[in-house]
Amino acid sequence: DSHKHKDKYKDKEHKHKDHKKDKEREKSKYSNRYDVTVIHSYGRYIGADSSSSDLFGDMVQITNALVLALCTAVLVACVGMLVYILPSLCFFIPFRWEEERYTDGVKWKFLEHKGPVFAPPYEPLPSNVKFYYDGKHMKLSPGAEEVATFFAKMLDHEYTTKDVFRKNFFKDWRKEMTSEEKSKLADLNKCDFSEMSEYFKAQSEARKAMTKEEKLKIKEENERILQEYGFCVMDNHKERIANFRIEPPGLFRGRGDHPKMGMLKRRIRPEDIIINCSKDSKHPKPPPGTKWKEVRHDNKVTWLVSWTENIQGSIKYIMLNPSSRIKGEKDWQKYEMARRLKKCVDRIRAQYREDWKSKEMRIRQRAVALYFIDKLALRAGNEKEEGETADTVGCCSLRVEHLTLHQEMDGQEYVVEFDFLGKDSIRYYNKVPVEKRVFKNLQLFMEDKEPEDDLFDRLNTSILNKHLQELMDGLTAKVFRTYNASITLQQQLNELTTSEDNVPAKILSYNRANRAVAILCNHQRAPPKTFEKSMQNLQTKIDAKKEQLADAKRELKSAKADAKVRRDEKSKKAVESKKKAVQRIEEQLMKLEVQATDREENKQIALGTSKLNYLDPRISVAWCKKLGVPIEKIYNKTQREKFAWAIDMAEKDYEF
DNA sequence: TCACCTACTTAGCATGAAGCAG
DNA sequence: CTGCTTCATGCTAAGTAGGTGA
Repeated sequence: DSHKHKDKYKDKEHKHKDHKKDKEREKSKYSNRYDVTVIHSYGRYIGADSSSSDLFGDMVQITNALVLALCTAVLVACVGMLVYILPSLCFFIPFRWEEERYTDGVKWKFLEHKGPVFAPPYEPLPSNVKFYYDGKHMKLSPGAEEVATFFAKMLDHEYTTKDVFRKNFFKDWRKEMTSEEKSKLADLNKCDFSEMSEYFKAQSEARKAMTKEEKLKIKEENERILQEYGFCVMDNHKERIANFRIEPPGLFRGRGDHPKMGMLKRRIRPEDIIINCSKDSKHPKPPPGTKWKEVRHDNKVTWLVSWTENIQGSIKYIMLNPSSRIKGEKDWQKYEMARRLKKCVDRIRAQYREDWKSKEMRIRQRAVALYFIDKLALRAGNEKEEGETADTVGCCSLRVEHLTLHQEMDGQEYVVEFDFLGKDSIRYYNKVPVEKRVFKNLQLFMEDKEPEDDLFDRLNTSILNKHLQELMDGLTAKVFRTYNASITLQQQLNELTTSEDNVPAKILSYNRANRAVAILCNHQRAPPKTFEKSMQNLQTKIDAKKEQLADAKRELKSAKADAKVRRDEKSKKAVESKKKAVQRIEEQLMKLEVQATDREENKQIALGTSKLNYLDPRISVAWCKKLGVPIEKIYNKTQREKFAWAIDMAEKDYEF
């Protein structure tokens, strides 16, 4: 606690300094606003493994060289002091950033951007593209025609045949019709969109067949828009915006069995848009002749633009790219939270095991749910409004019908069979042996209930998270997923990789470790449409390579024989080069075989989600450094940008 | 406690660009 | 250079979680 006090004392000092710096910033803001580095070092922001984060963070922001030099001197002194008390401080440091730099949830001090890019206006169809009703040509009003084209574009998709989709679509389409159209067009089945559909197909073909110059022109135009609208300035940093384009109108297609599929997603106009930026910034201008719904200056949030979507009535946002400071820091904090859980997970596990025996039903339910979340990495499972979305569940919203209890199964005792649709209507199917106590509790929870009744009728995510909050500050259900994913990766990497392996073998091991996590988190994908074919192609390549290897070996043999007879330099050299050739081909073959294994094992599993959202990147960075694997083999360009902070700060001995 | 609202992360898929063999 | 495959990226839906006020 005394350290905490010291820390706070320091904070005050820093704030005072900050104030001066603010003034400096104020002065230089207009002249220097764009004169800032895009790439910033997270090592500095977040601290050389979490010390002195804010101090250095400020340093980056100051463009004035003199101030910078002065600060450096002060900082060196401060860092010296910090290092002295560092060991005991470590626990607090991850959260110092928020506490010190921006108190009370302030997310930024300055924010300037150009606003969103709107969807291009509707271009009416050429008059030769006709729509037919009941076999007769009918010219549609522009409003009705636009919505009709949305349907026409989807004609090849299976869901345009679904009843719900067609019903929702037709209902919303009618709203856009003139009264004349409304009275004529009574039956969707009599509508013929095929000419429209053909027209769009032809257009997409034409796009593909464009000349290089035309394609280049489009690319340049996109680049121009990106440069103009794709960046903002947040606290003296030019940052990339994630989604600066407004979602175009179209037909809503939810995932799974969605009750609202086929509804019209309406066009967003400037009048729907709320702009968020700082007061002292140059405000984005609405398109000529239009107005924003509102311009606000809320620095307690991170979004730049928002609007309300008409399908669910939810709010959509324009926010920054994952490479931005604000997202990177949040990401880092997420993993620090998971690491804190690592320190007390044993205690928490002991606690919930104890709670299985509680005399209170709500505590038993809470404990069993937490056990599932921990052991199976299930999602929390918030309640959902019935009929508004697809029927999916998470842990707390599991129903009796989603699990089957087996006293004994395949030689194992107390097996629970899970079968339910989770997020994105992805099926979770798993047979898990559980402890007897859990099994007995489940029997109790399911007693006298209908299949559609809640399994945990005395529990919801809010209750669970309140309990977790008491066990560890800041703990919520989703932290378990992050924790278990990351710890699994680390363990698997330790188990699977050896430094003697070559790089392709190491990468296979990495992917296998990654795969173990993806399986744990149930990250599935539809097998790629071209999967079988691409497997075959790979096999053909392998066969060819094998033949090539046999040839090379034969040649080596004869070269050896030749060298034995001749005993001259030239033939010796020939043997050497043949040897090298064999080696090279062996390596190539092995690479191909590894690739085939990897791909086969990956058929229905998506690695990207866990890599991007659950695995502490510092584990991967450290692994790469330790085993001499180039980071590019693990992370592509985007991923390296997102994880710049980790690449910067993790050393080879980093431990999650 | 509940309904509702807001802000933010996590998710799979379609598309288009890049890469590669022939 | 072409045509095909593979991969990265964009898109946006669908979650989590916390707040508010009745």
